[in-house]
Amino acid sequence: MKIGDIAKAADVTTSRIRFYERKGIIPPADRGKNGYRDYPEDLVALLRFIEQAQGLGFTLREIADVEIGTGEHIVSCTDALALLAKKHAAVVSMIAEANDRKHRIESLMAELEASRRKAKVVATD
Amino acid sequence: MKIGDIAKAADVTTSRIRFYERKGIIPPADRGKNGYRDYPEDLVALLRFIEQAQGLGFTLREIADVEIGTGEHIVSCTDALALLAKKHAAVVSMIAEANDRKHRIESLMAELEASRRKAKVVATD
DNA sequence: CTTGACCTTAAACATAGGTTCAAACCTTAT
DNA sequence: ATAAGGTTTGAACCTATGTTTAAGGTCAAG
Repeated sequence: MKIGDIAKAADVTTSRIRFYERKGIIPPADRGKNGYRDYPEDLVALLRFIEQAQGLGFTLREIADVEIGTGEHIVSCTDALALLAKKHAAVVSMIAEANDRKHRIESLMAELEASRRKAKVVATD
Repeated sequence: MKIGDIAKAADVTTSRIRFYERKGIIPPADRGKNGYRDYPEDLVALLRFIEQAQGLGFTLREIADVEIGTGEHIVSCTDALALLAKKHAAVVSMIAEANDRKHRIESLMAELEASRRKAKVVATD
C-alpha cells in the first residue's frame, strides 16, 4: 500500500505518517523501485492505536515504547526475547496507567453526579 | 495570598500561574496596592484540579471551557459529565487494545521460548 | 539604607506534535 | 504525449504549554 492508501485507511494525513517515520514512532517503510514508501496493511492498526493512545494523553515517546507489530527483522533469539520482555513490561505499565485513568475518571464522574443533586453553582469567573 | 504562596501550596510554578491567567484558564487575580497579585486560598484547589484533569488527557482549552470546580464548587455539570463520559469510553477502548497487544507479545514470547533455534521475530527497531 | 527575597512586565526561548510549501519526479488516464 | 494527481525531500511555519531572561519595583530585616 502506498502512503496515501494507508493514510485514507487509517484516517490520518500523509504528512503525519512521514513525521512519525522521521521521529522513529513507526518503522521506516520499505521503498518501491520508484522510491515510494510501500506499507503492509497492518500499519493501519498501528496508526489507529497511536491515535487512540494520544487521545488519552500519552506522548508519542510513550507510545513508541509499547509499539510492536510492524516490520520483520532477523535478530538473535536472546535479543528478541530481551526486546519482547521490554515491550511487555512497557505495555503492562501502560495498561496499569490506563486503568488508573479509568478509575480516576469514574470517581470524578461519581463525585459530579452526587453534587449535581445539590446543584450548588458558582459564578463563571 | 501572594503568587509565591499559592505556587508553593499548589506545587506549581509562578510562571505557570501567570501563564494560566494570560490564557484565561484561571480568573485574573485581584491586585494589591503594590500591583502584586492577591489570591483567595481556594485557587489552590483549582490549580490542583487543572493538574488532575491534565493527567487525564484533557487540554487546557477543554478544562477552561468546562469550568469544573473542585470540592464544593461545581459548575456546568452536564457538560462536564458528557466530556468525562467521552474520555471514559476512550480509555476503556484503549485498555482493550493494549490488552490485545500484551497478549500478542506474550504469544510471541511463548513461541520464541518454545523453539529457541528460530530467531525470526517481529520487532520495531 | 542596604541587602536579599519577593513581585511586575514583555519578549525570547524551548519542546512536542504536526502542517504547509516548493520543486522535482512518478503514474495513470485520455 | 500531456494533464491530473500522487510521491519525494527539506525547510519553514504553526499551536499548545510552559520556562527563562531582562529590566525593573517592593518589602522586611539588619
